[in-house]
Amino acid sequence: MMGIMDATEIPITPQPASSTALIVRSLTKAIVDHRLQPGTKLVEQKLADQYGVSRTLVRQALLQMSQHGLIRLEPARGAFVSAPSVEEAKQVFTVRRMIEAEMTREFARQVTPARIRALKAHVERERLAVESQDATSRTELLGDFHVRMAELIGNEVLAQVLGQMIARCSLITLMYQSDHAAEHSHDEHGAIVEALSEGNETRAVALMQAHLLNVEAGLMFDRQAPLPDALAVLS
Amino acid sequence: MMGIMDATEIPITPQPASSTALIVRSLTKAIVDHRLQPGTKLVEQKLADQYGVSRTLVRQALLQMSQHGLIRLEPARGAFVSAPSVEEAKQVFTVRRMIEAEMTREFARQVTPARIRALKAHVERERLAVESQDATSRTELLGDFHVRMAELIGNEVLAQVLGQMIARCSLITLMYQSDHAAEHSHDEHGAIVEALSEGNETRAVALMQAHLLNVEAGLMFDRQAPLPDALAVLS
DNA sequence: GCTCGTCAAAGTGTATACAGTTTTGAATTT
DNA sequence: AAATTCAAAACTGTATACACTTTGACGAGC
Repeated sequence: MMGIMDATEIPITPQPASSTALIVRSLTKAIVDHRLQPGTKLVEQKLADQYGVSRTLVRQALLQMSQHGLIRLEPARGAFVSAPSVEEAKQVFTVRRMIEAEMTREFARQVTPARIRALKAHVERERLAVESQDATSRTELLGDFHVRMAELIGNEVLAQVLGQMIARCSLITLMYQSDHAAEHSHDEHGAIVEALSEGNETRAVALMQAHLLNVEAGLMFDRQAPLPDALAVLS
Repeated sequence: MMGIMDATEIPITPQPASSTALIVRSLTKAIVDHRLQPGTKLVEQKLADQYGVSRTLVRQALLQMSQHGLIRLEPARGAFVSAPSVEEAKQVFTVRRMIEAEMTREFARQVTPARIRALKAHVERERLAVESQDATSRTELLGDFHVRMAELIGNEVLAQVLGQMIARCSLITLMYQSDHAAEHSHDEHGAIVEALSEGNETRAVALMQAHLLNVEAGLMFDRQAPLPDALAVLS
């Protein structure tokens, strides 16, 4: 028998698409993908031209992103891609660990075969990205693993909050990265899924905490921030 | 000897004060204080007149608040005070429990006499509010207890995220409240502080979880939302 | 040569204008 | 009387205008 599409498949949450939201996503992706360096100034009129809209919409987008912590708004001076301090970076990672420890616990408690399958599918996609040396999609997928868990639990509030934390972590990683340790992360994701599929809650939580501590440990908090860069292509 | 001000006192985080931020805070407070009912439409021009500014600033404020989940923006129809569904309410409470369980653990690990003192001072203020029958400040202080813990840990990111969750909880409480159980909450806060001051991490975490489950259990998720109301005084 | 002051250019902050959509209500029809 | 239609009013979404602030450069003074 040919494999019929699994009816219990769990779809990836679709995104909204207002003008402002599109700009937010485009800019967020540019920052998370490291195409916009920390410290870069974002001039409203230039962005407006890029996106073919008025400053009004750009301002709305910048305002939202400042709430997410991805950019910093300095009164009368403008918007700059955030350059999180070591202090702030540690705080973000701490919150992320708090949330994800409990999230993993929750996931373990409501684990289903379909959810395990969805996670395994994601890890498989990670593997392909890691092998194909595609740094951008690799980074993206490694972050999405965590958001995917939140989504699979079915808690949109959790997914949204965690998504923001992970975006900030991505920015932090850029600033303080020593070496990527990407494959390492991928392996750890696999191990977490493994523990979850065995129903081993305690182990899954411990693995997740270890994983996040590893990511954090891979950073060099004694190093200074890199320089700002030119405003590159934004798609 | 007159009591000298304790040098180890920990100040309450000051708030920023841009025009937009002021509107956000005023509206948020109005919603959290239950002066604006779920479902109420917020007309931009009317708010602009109230605050003596243009629609531009009001729009910015509404946009921000929609991100916090306190209002819902319907395209071309306007802004409405959120009326969280039972599903959403449960999600918010779940996230809150996740965050606060770990937060309590963290607090227990870095407990200091000054922090315990600060919490006790807060609980004392709660007591006064409960006794004086001042419903508004009582509600506010009961919520602030949790934010205060986050602040005392010194993690601003945590404080901000938690603050948003608590604001949403307050809205949910309004919609689904059966009885206030305010004094109950106050007592539980006291017990948590007690456990923390004894250095009993496990007990503190358990008490916090029980406390949040109690708050949630005090809600009636089988009841329908109350009616919208007129746009009242906004201070 | 360096510092300071002045001024134009660039940019942000807020208000206003205007186009398009939704809502309202009264007149008309059934 | 209830339903329908349609135009006016109200409101939102986006662009534009304008005042104020910051920035950077040029030139005067030391």
